[in-house]
Amino acid sequence: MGIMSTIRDVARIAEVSTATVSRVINSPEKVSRETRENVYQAMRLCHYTYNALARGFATRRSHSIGLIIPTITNPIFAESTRGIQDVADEYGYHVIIGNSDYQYKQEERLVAVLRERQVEGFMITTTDLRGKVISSLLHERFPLVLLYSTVRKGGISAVGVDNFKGGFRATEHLVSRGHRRIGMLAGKFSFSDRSYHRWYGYRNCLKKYGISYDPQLVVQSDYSLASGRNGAVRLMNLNNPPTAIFCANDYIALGAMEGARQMGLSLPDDLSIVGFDGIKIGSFITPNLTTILQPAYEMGKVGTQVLLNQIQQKIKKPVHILLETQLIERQSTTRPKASH
Amino acid sequence: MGIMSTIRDVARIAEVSTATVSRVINSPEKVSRETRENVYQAMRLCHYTYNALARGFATRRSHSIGLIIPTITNPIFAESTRGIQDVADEYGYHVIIGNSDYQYKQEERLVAVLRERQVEGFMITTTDLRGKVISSLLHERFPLVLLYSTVRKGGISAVGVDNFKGGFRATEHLVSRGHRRIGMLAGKFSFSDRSYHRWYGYRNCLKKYGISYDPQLVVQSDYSLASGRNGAVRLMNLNNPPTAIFCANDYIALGAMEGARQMGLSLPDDLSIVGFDGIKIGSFITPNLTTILQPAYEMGKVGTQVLLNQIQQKIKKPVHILLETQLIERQSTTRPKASH
DNA sequence: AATCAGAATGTAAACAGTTACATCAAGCAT
DNA sequence: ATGCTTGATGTAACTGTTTACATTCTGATT
Repeated sequence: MGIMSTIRDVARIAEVSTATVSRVINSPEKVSRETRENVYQAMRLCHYTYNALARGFATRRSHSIGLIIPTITNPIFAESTRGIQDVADEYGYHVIIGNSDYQYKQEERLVAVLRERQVEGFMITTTDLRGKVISSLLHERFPLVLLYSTVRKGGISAVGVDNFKGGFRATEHLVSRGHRRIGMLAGKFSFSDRSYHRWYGYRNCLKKYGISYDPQLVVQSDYSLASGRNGAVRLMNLNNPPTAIFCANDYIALGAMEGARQMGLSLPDDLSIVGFDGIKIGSFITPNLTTILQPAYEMGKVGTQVLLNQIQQKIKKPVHILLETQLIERQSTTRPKASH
Repeated sequence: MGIMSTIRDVARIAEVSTATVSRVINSPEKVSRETRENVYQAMRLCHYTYNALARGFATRRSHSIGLIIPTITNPIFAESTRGIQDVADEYGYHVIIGNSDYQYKQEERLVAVLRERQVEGFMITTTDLRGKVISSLLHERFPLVLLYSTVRKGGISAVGVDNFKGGFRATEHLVSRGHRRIGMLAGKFSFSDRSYHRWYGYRNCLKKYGISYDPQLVVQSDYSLASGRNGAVRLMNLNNPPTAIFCANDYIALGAMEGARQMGLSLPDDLSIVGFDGIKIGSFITPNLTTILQPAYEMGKVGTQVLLNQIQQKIKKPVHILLETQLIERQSTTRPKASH
């Protein structure tokens, strides 16, 4: 390491001004061929490396964006994060990740430290839409896009999937297989609008097909393998258990499968299961998981494009994008036993 | 957004010098109680936010570290990344992630751009140990720790697990269950020392128990679900197929399970499978995956502590840390059919 | 009364780039 | 010859902090 050489060293060696060196770096076409070559040569000579931090300081643009997610260890967020990183990278931006662990206090803290670090915008999968974090960023007109969200209120940009439609189609798929008694392992409504919309789609589908809604069949829990297992056990121990379960995400679904199996049920004959997310592993377990695919990587990409446009003020109006989900029919869903 | 207020604004309002404001921020005990209060008040008045970028520029410390991994979408890397982020966060550092996709060219490019961004050190899970990237960082004495690695040569710090021992124990477990014909789905040796060591443990274990090594039973492929599936199919189609397979990571193992099942084999009776990594999902599939647990989160934490110490020059000598793996016996391994 | 230590605060340069503006020479039209 | 345009380059101020050093003040010690 030791002392780094600067633009001034280069300038001295090439016998030009620092402005010229800067021009060679940022807009080489503005410099005559001869000087340009000299400058390049000088750079090599003193092992010059560009200091992007100093550039950021001088131009007051950090070329970084802040990303707040529940946790990078959930594959669905890892997937969208990858999309974000890929687009950011392409535009010369980098991403600083903060893990909130679904805790609003953390979210608040992370936004504060990332702002000190001068991120130019935020990409947030929020834990609490009504919290001050979002509204105050909004109020300052700080570039912001919500991911995995579908809010349309008050000038927030958001990109997400149509959770209502997804929940509806998952349920409809089960109905079309002949199920009438359909349970749901839902996420906690308090977390976000996602959980609620998926449930609402489920409920509406039941109504459409004249199936009465039984609150006993709905369990709210968090998005984890363990609570999927517990939830399934609870539902299948009812006097009149469901023949199929729609799970609010794939982790819950995998947990539910395991729970059902531990009770000695055979899948999918004794119980059909649909998930939500479309994580890769779903197609590698037995029976393969039928699920609603969320284009997570795509969502990350699109969201970042929106944010970057907003940062460059190419767009001023908030943007709402709903990506299409897709029903992936695999082996975890079949006709209910009775109607076999 | 608009114009941000600076330390000078605060100084003007509080009628002190900028040095004093700086002191209030960085070492409040050096400032009299009265002035301190005034300064805090002034900060509130003009909605001052600290500019960490400017601090980084002035002190020539970016308070950031670079992390290069194959891809954040692999849960094992997500897990260690989380460990890294948690420790970094604790020490006021942030992490910039680069995904190499197991491509050396990418790795090279990423190191270059992160250096421009003035990261203070690197955490790398490298694709090619012999590449110039590592050696030139080393040569410059640039802070660097290798993750998931166990090299001991030439002054590199590394933290990893004992892949040899892990491979040995996985194999020994199968032998102890009565298996004599044991296949291996190994990673590509060219990628890193990990793949090689796991295989070497496998081979040594066979030797110890007087089982001859059959190269037909070893397939090298990449660390993916799909190649696990293909590999298993290939092995089980041999004239004299194995009764057990040791897989170089859990993804390969899951893929192998799926492949075996597609061939109509029943698990674990027709085929025992051991994985390597200990990803969470392994305990939620049927049969539960027997595996060698790598403490990925822990590895991230420890590695970051080493790196941060190195950055602060608390340690000068390279450090080599080997964390213990752990055999998790679950249901995917049993006695071979013949000896039932 | 003179000296000194120590605490509190101020002064101003430094960090490594960018950029508005100025300068200069060459080429060209008048 | 004069003025005008254009392209290439230089000058120097600016970005928001930190920090070595200087200054001022207070109170204790001689």
